[in-house]
Amino acid sequence: MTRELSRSGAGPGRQDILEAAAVAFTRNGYDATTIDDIADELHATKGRVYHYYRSKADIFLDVVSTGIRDLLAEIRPLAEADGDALARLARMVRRHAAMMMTRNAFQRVAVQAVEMRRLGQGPRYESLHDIVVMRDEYEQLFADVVAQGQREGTLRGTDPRLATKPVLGALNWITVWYDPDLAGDQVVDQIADEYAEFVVGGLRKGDR
Amino acid sequence: MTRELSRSGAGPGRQDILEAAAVAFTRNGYDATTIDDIADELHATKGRVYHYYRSKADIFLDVVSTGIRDLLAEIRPLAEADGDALARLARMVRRHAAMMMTRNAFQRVAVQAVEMRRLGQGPRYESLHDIVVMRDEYEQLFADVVAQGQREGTLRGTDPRLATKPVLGALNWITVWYDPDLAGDQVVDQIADEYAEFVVGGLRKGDR
DNA sequence: TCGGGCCGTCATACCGAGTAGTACGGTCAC
DNA sequence: GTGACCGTACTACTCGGTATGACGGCCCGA
Repeated sequence: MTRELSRSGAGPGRQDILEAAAVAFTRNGYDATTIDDIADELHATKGRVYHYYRSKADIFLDVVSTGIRDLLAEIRPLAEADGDALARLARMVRRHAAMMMTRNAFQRVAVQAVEMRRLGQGPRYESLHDIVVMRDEYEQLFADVVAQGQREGTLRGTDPRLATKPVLGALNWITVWYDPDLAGDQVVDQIADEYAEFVVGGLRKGDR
Repeated sequence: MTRELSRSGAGPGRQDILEAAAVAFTRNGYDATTIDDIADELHATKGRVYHYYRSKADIFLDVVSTGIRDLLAEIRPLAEADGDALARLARMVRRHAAMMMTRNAFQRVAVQAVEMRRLGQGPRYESLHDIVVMRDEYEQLFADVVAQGQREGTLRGTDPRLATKPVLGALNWITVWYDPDLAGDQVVDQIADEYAEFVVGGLRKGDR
């Protein structure tokens, strides 16, 4: 029976390319990854890759937007749930950290793209704008929760957008150091808990 | 009068190449930066660049090791100073954050290299090992201070190497989002203070 | 039932552009 | 005269992307 279509409108063939590309880009980054590298992941050749995608940049964009959309889909409900800001922030951080580990390839590539965007450059195409919009929207989820925590008197009063920077830096850096081949589920939970404790402690208003 | 020789044995010419390369690599990353890009920074051509450096990879390595050595030179004395662990940690974080902003180009490239290294790949040459050693040595500075804080009872008891990961992630991510063209010294201090407060709060043992 | 046509899939060969690096020669200061 | 410096022209190679053809499966008509 056929596999479920992914949200990028992919049949199984396109999805295969997407996942192979995520692995390849994770390894070498966009510029140093060749179409042959992606094809090699599937024991295929470039003809197969170009059957499903117009260009290398299109493949990269699809990997990145899939990663960011996955993250948004997981974190937005947590951000918008009921509950005090501290608890919601902890859950958002835990979930984000977990995804950096369990969706390592796609999230690693999404982080690579965020890093490219800061320089105003990346694969030379126009749709990078979508990535920027989603990243800003995502960052605002955290800033809004921080702002609410400040109104509740539980979080320190620094500029919420600034407060969000170290949080996302810490979380995104997981994709740099975490090796998914080495750890199990229990380790994922342990690390996610540590990150939640770190971030909440770092933003909480102290009474010392 | 001649400029001071840099520690890489550079005369002014070689230092010019180094600084131009730092800017160029910051903009586009190692793979997407050409030797022409570096030469363009100096309104020169490749002949000039190749007069001072054997290869593109050698230039990159020089930029990266300069960045990491600068950081080690600043942070190691703070790590090894007298004082309780909390205070030393705060100073280390503040100084690291400041350097991510004030030495943005070199530190950005050093961070790029760290990210490449995690994948076991990078510019295809052998001396990447030195970078790995310095990075681990650097990370251990933080881990040691965290361990001492745990012995003093002021920091939470998590594994010090794990505790260091979000710290360095937060700090290194500054090179991704901070634009040195937009801010002044006062902003640098404000952000550095925020990061110190965030990290110390995040690692401090809570009594709530 | 069989054969032909069509379509999706994918490998191969090729082209053009770009880039790392080299060789060489010119200029200038000492 | 020599050497440092550096620009120019060039080579070799890589890689993104294209064109083409083969193959297998499916469908339909005879």
